[in-house]
Amino acid sequence: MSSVHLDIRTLSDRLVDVVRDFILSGAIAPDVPIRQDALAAELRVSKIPLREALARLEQDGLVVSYANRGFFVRPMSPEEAEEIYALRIKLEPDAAAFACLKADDDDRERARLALEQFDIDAATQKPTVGALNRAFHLALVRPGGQRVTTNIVARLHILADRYVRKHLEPKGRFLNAEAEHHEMLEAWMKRRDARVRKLITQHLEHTLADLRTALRPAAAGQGSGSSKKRAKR
Amino acid sequence: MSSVHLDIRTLSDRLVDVVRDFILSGAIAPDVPIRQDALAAELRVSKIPLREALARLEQDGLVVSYANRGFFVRPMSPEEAEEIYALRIKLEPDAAAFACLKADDDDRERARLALEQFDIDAATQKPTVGALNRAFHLALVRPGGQRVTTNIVARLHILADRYVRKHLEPKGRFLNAEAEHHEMLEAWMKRRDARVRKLITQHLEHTLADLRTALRPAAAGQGSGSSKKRAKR
DNA sequence: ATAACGTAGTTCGTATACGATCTATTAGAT
DNA sequence: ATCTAATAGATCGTATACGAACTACGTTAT
Repeated sequence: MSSVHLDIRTLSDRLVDVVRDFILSGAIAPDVPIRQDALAAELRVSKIPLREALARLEQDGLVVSYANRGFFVRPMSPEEAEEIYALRIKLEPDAAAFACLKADDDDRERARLALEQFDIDAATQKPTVGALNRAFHLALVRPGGQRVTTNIVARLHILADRYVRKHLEPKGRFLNAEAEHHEMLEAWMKRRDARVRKLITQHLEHTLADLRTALRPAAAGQGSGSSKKRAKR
Repeated sequence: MSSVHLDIRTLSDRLVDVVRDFILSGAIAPDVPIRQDALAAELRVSKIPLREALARLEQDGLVVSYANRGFFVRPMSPEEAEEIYALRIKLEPDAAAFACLKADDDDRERARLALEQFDIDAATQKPTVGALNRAFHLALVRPGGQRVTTNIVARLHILADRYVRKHLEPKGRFLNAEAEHHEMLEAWMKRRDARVRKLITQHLEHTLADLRTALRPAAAGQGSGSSKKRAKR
């Protein structure tokens, strides 16, 4: 009966997801110009929807563009990681605590399912695990009905994903997080907002701490442009 | 000597500013489909760069698009205004306090100049006053060097601008804010971060309070679609 | 030999063109 | 008379095409 049909997606929309995955997975390296014709041909589309997708990703902070020089994947840096998690810690615990009070049964079921699917793919180390991790965390925030907040948090999840995938996923961090995730979900479903706030704060702080130790030794590289390229990969 | 030339802007980039002003000024009304061919012809450009601009604005939350139905300016709502200011209060005081400690003399001069220009246009009620207000507030945050934070705050400024222009600018609110602005700038330039944090928090709370009283009586309208259109304007 | 200049080739950005989808209007059926 | 089905018109989304800007290489002059 709903007059809106969200299931119909335009080609640009789908390309956003595809190209974002390319970037998050590292398939497109930072600081390398994205050849539009080549990438469009590889994806069997034309440049126009691809450029629209890249324009969207630029607003999300994943790529940068310079006029007549094209689009580039933004380099990663320890400073940016710190910033992203500082913002998440500021916004996400309150947002999720607020949302758990507003959530209905459907919302709770969706959150439960999101974590379930994440656990499955995390156990088997599937490449979809990053997206599912984001989906779970977002499922704790979205029911709040705060569009702008949800939007910003989702963006932060995407930005954070690159760092988690690159530095933590290989070390099996997702398995460590499993216990924390389930605690968070349980408190969230029981509408214990104060506890939700506390658990999510701790979870984010733990993840950031892990990230710090992973970034500190290998922190070189992406910092400020003129660095020696490692032959690795 | 800098190898990057930021001065060169693509047509899409400039269209973002143009269309954004159309939306913020109310020239394009909410919930009315944006006819791409017509708008492109009016602006003497083709649809492609216009669509790229709209795609960017959609990521910023100013417009929404539905596949094969086009772009629409997002309706305003008192709830969204509350949300935007709640986020600004959470982020902006800390960000500006941090930035005032990192700012150099050039940054301080830019901030001073931004407020000066704002005051000039605010006194004469020029239509550029909204953009200049945003520029001043952003000048207090940007020197922190926190790209993601600055980006998000800038987005919030844009979203807030619509509400301020529609409900507060006609009442001369900008003149009331002048004293607060100068207090903020003075503390910021003197690197008194704790005071900066406090003053900006108060400033935002005052603005929100003014907004509330302006929204409460005339809160009807954009809420949920089927509302009577007022003949006003 | 080095540096400056010029030229070929490539890539980007935008206009034009066309097929697909939607909306509104009209004809038809219950 | 109301509701359904079909058609015409308009709008959207994407592919193709072309001019503009940049990059890289080779040439010439100092």
